[in-house]
Amino acid sequence: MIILDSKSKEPIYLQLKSKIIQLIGAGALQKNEQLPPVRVLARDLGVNPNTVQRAYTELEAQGVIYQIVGKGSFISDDIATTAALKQGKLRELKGEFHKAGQIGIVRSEIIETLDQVYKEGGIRD
Amino acid sequence: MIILDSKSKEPIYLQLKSKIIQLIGAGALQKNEQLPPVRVLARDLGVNPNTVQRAYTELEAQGVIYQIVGKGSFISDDIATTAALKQGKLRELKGEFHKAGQIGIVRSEIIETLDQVYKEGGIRD
Amino acid sequence: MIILDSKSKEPIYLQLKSKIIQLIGAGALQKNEQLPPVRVLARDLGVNPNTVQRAYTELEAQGVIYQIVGKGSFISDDIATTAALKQGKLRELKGEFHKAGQIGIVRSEIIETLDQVYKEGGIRD
Amino acid sequence: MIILDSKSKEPIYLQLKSKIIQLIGAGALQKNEQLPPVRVLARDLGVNPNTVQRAYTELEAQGVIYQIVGKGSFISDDIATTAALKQGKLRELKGEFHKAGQIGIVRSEIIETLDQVYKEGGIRD
DNA sequence: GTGGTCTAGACCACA
DNA sequence: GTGGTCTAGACCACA
Repeated sequence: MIILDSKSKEPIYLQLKSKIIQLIGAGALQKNEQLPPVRVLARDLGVNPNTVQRAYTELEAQGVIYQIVGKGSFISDDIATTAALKQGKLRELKGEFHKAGQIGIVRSEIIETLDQVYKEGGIRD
Repeated sequence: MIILDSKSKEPIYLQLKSKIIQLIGAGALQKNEQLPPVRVLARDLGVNPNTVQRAYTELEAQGVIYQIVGKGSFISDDIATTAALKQGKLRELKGEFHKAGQIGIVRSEIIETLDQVYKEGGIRD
Repeated sequence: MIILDSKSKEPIYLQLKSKIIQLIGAGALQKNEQLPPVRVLARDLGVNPNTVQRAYTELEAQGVIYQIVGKGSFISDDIATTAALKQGKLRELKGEFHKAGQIGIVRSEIIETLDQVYKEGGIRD
Repeated sequence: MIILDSKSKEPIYLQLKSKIIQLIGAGALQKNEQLPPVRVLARDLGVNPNTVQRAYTELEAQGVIYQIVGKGSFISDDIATTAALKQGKLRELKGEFHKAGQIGIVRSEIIETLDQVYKEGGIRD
């Protein structure tokens, strides 16, 4: 279900974090659902357990999942978390738009790019 | 005119590259205008000359500036470069939009953020 | 396997880049094969790690190799890269031929020199 | 008659040397013909007199021209010089062919490139 | 004075 | 252990 790009410049642990967040966003991972144990997921993905552990730890720090010693890791049921993630992403986009404006990209060009992803990609409005 | 954030996770030489590109985009640096010499800018910014040199060298490789030994560094007058920079930025935004969609951000939220920057910021349409 | 000429006017990092490209062309380095780590190669060649790093970084920018932090540097398996390298070399040769023509070297002299390398050197036609 | 590219990576003094050699090869400068004085040529070309002087000095060292104090600089009438220049260029080409072969360029590709310059460019065979 | 290369070393993030 | 960035300096070619 999760495919990582070992040749990517994006660190493995960040890729893994993104994938899990995406799976939650897509509804593939439900609230309070249990995640695979660190060692199992590490074996399945062919990466070092430390790398998976790091992703889980950071996701917990962000409130996306919670870990219970001896029981496992679970998707958080905290609604505020999702909102916080979205806010963070929007803040990031804001910075990008600012830079785009400074190098002469106009609003319509950005809208066009946006629609290439959202309309043609079939993402809900 | 240029302020770098030494605490940022973004490398100094990349910050510097972005700033120079922005200054060009904003019209603060004109075509064929001479840039500060490597050593001068390094001293002014409080960084090592090698770091400035790296930024300049990469900008030259991208066609943004050109360097002449014994004479100095100058803003490129190549029109194709500007277009390439904009294309690159739009490609980057496309990836960001994709991720945004995956974590549940809807189109209207992005438009809203965009307008906060472009309309309220007074950037030309 | 790699010998650098520290007395040459050609910068060390460029010599190193050429050598690696040649080793790939000669089949001594296979696709996805791991290159020596920066520090190891630097020590073996008796040069500074920064110099090797520069060669590797530029080769990566050209698509000849790819680097993964924490894992190592590897020969690229991108086919387009080989074609690009050959195109670049042919363009360089074109410039050389132009200069040769201007100082009075005739076509047959160049062919003769070419055959000294290709026929007597046993390079495939 | 001589146009230099101030933005080129090739040093001005080397460009100037090449141009003079080319003019000789093309017959535009005859044996024993007087060259413009250093300061005159420097002014005409918009470069520093030191730069022209350096070109003249190196050309004299190569036997291409000779300088007589108080009288001026003249094209050499030494036949051996022309031959030496051609030999040097051919030796350089030999090295290039070797590298070309190592990265997989075949003989016919080089011939094709050669003919693009010599046949289509109308250079004498 | 200008850019170009290089050494010797340090500290960091990542796997 | 691996690559990535950076400092502090040096020496060079060129204009």
